[in-house]
Amino acid sequence: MARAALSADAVVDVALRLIDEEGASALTLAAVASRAGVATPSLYKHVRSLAELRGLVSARIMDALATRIGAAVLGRSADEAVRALMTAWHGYVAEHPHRYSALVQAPGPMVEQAGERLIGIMLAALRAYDLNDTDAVHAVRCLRAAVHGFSVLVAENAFQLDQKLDETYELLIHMVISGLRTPPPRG
Amino acid sequence: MARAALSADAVVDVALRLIDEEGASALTLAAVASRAGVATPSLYKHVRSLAELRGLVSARIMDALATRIGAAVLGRSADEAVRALMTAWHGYVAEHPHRYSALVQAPGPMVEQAGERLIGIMLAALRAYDLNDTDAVHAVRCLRAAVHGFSVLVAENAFQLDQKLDETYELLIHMVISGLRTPPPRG
DNA sequence: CCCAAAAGCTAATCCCATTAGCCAAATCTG
DNA sequence: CAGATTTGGCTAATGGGATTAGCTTTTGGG
Repeated sequence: MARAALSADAVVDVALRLIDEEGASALTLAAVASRAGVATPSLYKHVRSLAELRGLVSARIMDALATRIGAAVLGRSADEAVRALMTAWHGYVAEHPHRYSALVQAPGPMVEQAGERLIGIMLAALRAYDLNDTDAVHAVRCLRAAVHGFSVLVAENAFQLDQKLDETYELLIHMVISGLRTPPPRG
Repeated sequence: MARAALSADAVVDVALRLIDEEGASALTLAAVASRAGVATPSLYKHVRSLAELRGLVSARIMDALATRIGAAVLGRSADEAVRALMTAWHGYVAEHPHRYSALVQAPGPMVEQAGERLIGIMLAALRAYDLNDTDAVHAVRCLRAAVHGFSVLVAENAFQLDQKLDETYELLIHMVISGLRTPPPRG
């Protein structure tokens, strides 16, 4: 190999720093190249396109999120697991709002793959509720919807901040848990 | 005035058709101009910038959503109102997934303003639960989070479609309603 | 020490947003 | 109805960002 300066991973690192500091919309090949101290076209030696870079970045973020949530859920089950999962998720968003925006803006297969791990973690967290396979799928979807919706809204500052977010989140956790405990309709 | 051909509203109309047919990412001044049968710079006579067009489009979408949901909620209260609200919301997303993506991609003050009407409708729908002002704010936020999260995920096809979405949504409605009925934690 | 691959660079192209300045049509005034 | 004015559209030009082509240099292996 030649100058071991950059690499796909290193480019993603730079991109992440850029996103953290300047927001998801600042992610541009020109900006990344500049931060990396390299000419823009040089990035193509490590990354196929801006779209691919977005995918790699999102996958990396999704992976970090899954790891953090997986650790938080470890050793807990049912209500406690759900609470830990949701708390960890929201914690990540609060710490890295721009990253979450980036995640939202870059769908695609790479992210999906990384997301499957997170879905596995969610399924495991719900195992104690004794749901059959079908119901478990529905439960995970609802959990995703609630947490993701809240995260998106927080990340883009869509809430008037005159009331505490933490209290809202407590209610959301309560909704999810109570919805999982009480018998679902006609099912 | 001169040739009454275009207008800001007409430009938004064209943009909406474009989004419906080619997706939110296809919204570009060049594409809108082409569809409108006009040169790109001509659009600036009706719209300040692409950013403003995005805002106008989003506001229009938010308005349509609010109108539809407002009509659905009319004459209902409590559980039935929540169910009607959520059903109408999801119905709009199912009919115009690309529009919902566009809405997500263009935050900003114009959308917020249109969104306030929708928030008012949500507050009204929850009135029958007899929540104090603070709890009502939290409840609306949770409702938004759940519905919006689900909508975003549906709009970007984030669910494996091997299970029916409608059943999932029933569970989500159930979660919201049961969470609103059972006493919230420590509050 | 020589070579092939890897990684960088510059130059060139394309697409899109945006600006500047010009022209024609429609409306308004008298 | 004629002229002034406004308005909406146009072409040309600029600038930024992505992407491609083709050249050069570094580097690791033999």
